[in-house]
Amino acid sequence: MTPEQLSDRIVDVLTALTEEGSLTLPDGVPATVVVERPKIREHGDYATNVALQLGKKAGMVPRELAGLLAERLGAVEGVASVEVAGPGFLNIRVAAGAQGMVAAQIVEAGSSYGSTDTLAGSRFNVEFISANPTGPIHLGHTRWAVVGDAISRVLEAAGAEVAREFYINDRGSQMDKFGASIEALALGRPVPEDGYHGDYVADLAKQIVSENPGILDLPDDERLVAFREAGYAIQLADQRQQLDAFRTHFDVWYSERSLHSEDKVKHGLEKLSGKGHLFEADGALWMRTTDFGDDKDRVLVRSNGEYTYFASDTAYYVDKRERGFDVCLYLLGADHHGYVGRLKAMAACAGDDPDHNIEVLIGQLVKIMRGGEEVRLSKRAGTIVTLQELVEMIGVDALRYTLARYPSDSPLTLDVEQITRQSSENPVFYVQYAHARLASILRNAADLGVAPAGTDDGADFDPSLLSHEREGVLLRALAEFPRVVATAAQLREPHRVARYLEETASAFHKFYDNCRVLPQGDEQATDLHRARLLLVAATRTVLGNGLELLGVSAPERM
RNA sequence: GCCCCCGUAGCUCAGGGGAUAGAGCACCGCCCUCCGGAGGCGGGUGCGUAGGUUCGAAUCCUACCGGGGGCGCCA
Repeated sequence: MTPEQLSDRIVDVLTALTEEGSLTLPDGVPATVVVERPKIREHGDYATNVALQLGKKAGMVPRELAGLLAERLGAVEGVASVEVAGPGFLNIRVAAGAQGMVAAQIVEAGSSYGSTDTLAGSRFNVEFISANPTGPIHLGHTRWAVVGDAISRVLEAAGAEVAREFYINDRGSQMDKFGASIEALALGRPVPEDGYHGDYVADLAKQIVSENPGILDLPDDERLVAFREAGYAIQLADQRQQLDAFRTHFDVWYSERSLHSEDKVKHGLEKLSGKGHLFEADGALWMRTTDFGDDKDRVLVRSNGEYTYFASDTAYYVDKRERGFDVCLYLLGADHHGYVGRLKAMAACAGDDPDHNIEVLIGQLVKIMRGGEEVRLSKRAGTIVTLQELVEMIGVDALRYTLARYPSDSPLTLDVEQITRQSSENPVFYVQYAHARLASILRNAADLGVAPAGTDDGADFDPSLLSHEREGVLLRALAEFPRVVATAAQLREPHRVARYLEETASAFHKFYDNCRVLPQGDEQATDLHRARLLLVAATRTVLGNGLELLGVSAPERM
């Protein structure tokens, strides 16, 4: 019996009581009730606060309502006992048979276990990283590379359709500064003060000169463009390669330039002008974002006729919506939090619902400590901790997992030495080890010719055999997985999956420490061995599926 | 000045209004004739301060204190 099924049974009881007149609920019977796993064993397998929630509405003392519910609920099939506790909690124990069935259901569902349809029918555009193509992907991008990718995976598991999108900021003055910096180094001149100073710029200069022999002889203006474009191509390819190696794949790489070359900015502004929130002043075209709570109006077309960056953003948003996405998710760094108000207002100016069609998540900074000092993460400075360097130091799995297990809206401090030195104690290894151990048990079972109960060998599965306390804890943890994934998707918080996996791995280790799974020595395999093997298979499925949602590998051996 | 994020154990951090606030690291003990010890078990006077909301607050609201980030006809 899963918590969802228990919730349904409780709703059934409420409905029955209402219909027979012994309970009056002015707002009607709720569709679901809260069913949670209590932290304390004495509080049962599951607990619900439904009597506390509904007591006042029903005009009853919570404990009285709880007593009424307990009586009816105790008679439901699969429920072993119900107790009223404290101010009106219901502590419920589930029959071992009803609980053990979950193992069979999980193995049956396989890789689809954990998926739900809670977000079915909605189309998400998830935009993240969106770095300038003027340098390598670095730590600041890395957090979103992990979390944006994991959010996308979790949304898909909840039934949504998702496009991962990378917006290439390939237009504007940063590009020219980038080109000028490479050019200066190629000519042996000092890099401009506001240019790019990393070592990689000098490498780019050398590479471009050797691949384009005539480039130094071009006229000044053409030469700048040539360096800029060559650098752009190399950096973009490098970013794609680094992200690819990091298992972060995008469905769409969207060039800001294409917005302009295809007249999409013009189209976007035309579309908005019909909504009545654009106006002209001081020779510029403005959007009255203050109509929707922004602290000031925003310029779209400067008095010199040039589009602002905000105009590109607006057109880009309009384009996303025209491509059919219901929800446009923007994952931005903390330094962009000032954009939230104007982006939301912009969506409203476009006639959309700013609380539904556009969503902006702000990722707080990742601080990185090395040798007891903070490493500054500036693309302009030379001290860049790149994604490549991070992967070399920590490894893809440990880096992904470490960044995925914290909520992205809280600041994070990573100590390079600590991660490097203590990598074997990283929680990712705990979870991966559990998975490898499970895989090993199943291999050994196959060698012994023992198959999990309920599978093709014909041995029936008797779920009531899984009655050990540790088996119950593990089964309840496994039953929780779909709810965890759905919540992670709904809240855009994939770290919940990581925390859940750690808890489940722990439940497994404790089970394994107390319950013998395979027969020893010359012992014949019993139905209990086979039932436990099924539980092992179910646990492996859950850990594997969960790691997949985080983009972390689930090793068969370590 | 205005706006956003954060203050939880020695350290790094979990904890969507529920019962006795948790994990990892660090520190001290203990547990292998048999399924992977990268494991398990035991060890703790911690929610920045003060009010409020209610049956109940680490969680929601207000003020203050402390830390970080941001405010452009830049991109």
